[in-house]
Amino acid sequence: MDNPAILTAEVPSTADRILNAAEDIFAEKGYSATSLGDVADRVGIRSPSLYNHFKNKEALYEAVLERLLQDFSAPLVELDSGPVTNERVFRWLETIVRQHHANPNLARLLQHAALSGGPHTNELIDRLFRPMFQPDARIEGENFTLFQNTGLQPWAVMAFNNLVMSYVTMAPMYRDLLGQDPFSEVALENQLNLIKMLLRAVFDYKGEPAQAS
Amino acid sequence: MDNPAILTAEVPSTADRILNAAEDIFAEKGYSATSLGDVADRVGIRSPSLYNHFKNKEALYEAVLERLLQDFSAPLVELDSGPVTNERVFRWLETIVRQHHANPNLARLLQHAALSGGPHTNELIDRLFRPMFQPDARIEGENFTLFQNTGLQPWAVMAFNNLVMSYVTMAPMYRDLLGQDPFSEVALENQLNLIKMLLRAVFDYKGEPAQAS
DNA sequence: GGGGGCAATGTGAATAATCGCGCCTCCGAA
DNA sequence: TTCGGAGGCGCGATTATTCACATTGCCCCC
Repeated sequence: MDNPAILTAEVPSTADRILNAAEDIFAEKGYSATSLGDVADRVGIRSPSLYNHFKNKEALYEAVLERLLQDFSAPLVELDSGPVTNERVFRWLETIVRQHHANPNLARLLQHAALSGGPHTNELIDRLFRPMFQPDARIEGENFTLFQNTGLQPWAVMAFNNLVMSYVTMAPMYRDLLGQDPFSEVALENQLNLIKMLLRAVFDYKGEPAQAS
Repeated sequence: MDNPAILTAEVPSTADRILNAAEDIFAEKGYSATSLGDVADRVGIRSPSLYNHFKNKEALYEAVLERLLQDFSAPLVELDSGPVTNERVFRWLETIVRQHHANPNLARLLQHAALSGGPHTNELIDRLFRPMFQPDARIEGENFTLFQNTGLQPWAVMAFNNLVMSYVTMAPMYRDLLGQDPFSEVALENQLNLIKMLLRAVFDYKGEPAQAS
């Protein structure tokens, strides 16, 4: 969909087909458990032929990451391009959710990296998460600043990241439990409704009410 | 803590030490990427010695899962032992969160299984999640039944599961971003506060207000 | 009490499969 | 004719697993 080779030719280049196959398999098995033989099999070539297009396994992994990061960091720079209002946060979150539904591979790769490490993990953290954890001076809205002062803000950032990412990485299990495709259109709408409702609760946060337990 | 060998002797048996080491490494790398040599190294023995205690790699994995499932399914059967009131859901969720903080390995193993599969994955789903997705006749509270009728209930179940599990599985990345231990006592309290606030929002749900986007 | 068996538990060596990766050949299109 | 790219071959490392063997502690019987 954002593959430049598709724009110029009907058939993607071998390098792009390798990238597509590698992205899927890296996302499923993680870096170390992915074998280049599996990647080559899916492309339809032999594994030594991969070395005509990528220096080695790590370079292939790096190329996969780079292509994903290009796509997924776009909404964040868009959000940073103006004042952080409630409404713009709503739209940003919805964009993120739709993006992860369209391509679950980044979340899966990220989850593998968080669990097992692997090359370029620190770069992943910096480019995807670091901006969200730095205190942003352009945040507006009284409720939001109140929330910020409670010290709960980073935990809210983590919470919504968890909501989005874990839905994707746990999707294979949820498929069995729901009895329907977790990436279908109706599933996406349901998840969006629930996330928006929870986000409203954060925006409407007025401090700590009486404990329930 | 629930190790029977500790009750009778000060030093755990070799089988238990193997289980402990295997649990950590399986949780970090997943089933297929875990090498028995690594497990043996951590125990301080050679890998063929593992076969004196477990039939093969899969049996060791199964034993690790079984021990974890014993611990983690306890709160769920406790919740099922009576009417599902708001307050009892609060307490159950808090217990679950504290349990995952005390031992993050189940969440990590589960995440690996969801991403990459592995032996006994279906059994994991059945024993940990299936009960939460079946409509429960003992649910009480008007808000809750209203919520149930919207069809959003399974999505709420998934959402809170995502909140708890992803916090644990993403913890290595959050450690860098927070600048503090995600499993410290204060971190636990912060996460609990935020989850309780979101759970209150679900309980207070009165239907769909005007869209924000 | 002493010794003979025996089960439990460790080890090194060996095996077959798989892995990443480099070398070299060959083919087909420009 | 040239050259990018695919494949065949194979090296060295790692994997799970098996096997023969050494050692230890314990029980039982003489």
